[in-house]
Amino acid sequence: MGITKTEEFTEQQNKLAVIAKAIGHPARIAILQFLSTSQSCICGDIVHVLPLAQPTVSQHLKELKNAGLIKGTIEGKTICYCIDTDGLSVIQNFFGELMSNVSNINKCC
Amino acid sequence: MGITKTEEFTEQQNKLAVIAKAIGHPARIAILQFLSTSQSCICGDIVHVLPLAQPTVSQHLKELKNAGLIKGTIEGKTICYCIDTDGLSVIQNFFGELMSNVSNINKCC
DNA sequence: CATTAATATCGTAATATTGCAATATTAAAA
DNA sequence: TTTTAATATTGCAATATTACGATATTAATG
Repeated sequence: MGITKTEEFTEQQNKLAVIAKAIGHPARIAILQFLSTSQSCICGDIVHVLPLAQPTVSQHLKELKNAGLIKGTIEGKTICYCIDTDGLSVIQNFFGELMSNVSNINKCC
Repeated sequence: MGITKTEEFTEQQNKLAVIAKAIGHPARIAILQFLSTSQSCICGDIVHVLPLAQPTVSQHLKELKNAGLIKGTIEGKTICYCIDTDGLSVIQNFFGELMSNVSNINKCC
């Protein structure tokens, strides 16, 4: 149906899924990489860096923001974007947990 | 268009996106959590644990496998699934990099 | 106030994803 | 060899995502 049975899963599972899904697009990976390696916050350059039209980039930024992965502060005519480490921590912790759980397990395959 | 402009991004960005996208669904998060906390590999129980029909679960497992996040070994009539730490490491490293990059930056927002 | 520049929103076409019933496949067990 | 149990594949309907042109919004600047 193309519709996810959200209500059948826990809130935590759904939240993690939203974050991971937000990361699950090459353009959004590129945005995160660009933001993380820029020497300061980025006010406006993002559109020129990506091979996509402005409305498309705006949409991707919205999704990253919605997932708590970036923050945007209005700075006059431009908007200043940077990585939101809070959102990033959530999944990083998730993976950390998975990894430490797995290492305690009697692997058979 | 619903079509991702894959060719405009690097191979690494596309690979990371495939992995993150695979994680970006609550059912697949649930599968990963279940596999990581089971005391041994799981041969068959996964379908009974999830609130989804068997073909749907099978599809989700396929996607996780395709992204390199789980491994499946045929064990007679059943299939033995477990987490593939290789795939997990790839994104974990990605987040680690983002995090360490960000911490070196002069934040302004 | 009119213009300009940066970004967001709307509308829409093309394509992808989700979920499941029906069916196929596979290997052990009877 | 037939049956049974576990899993995969197919086909399809419902819905979501991606991309972008056109247009709106917003705030600085002339």
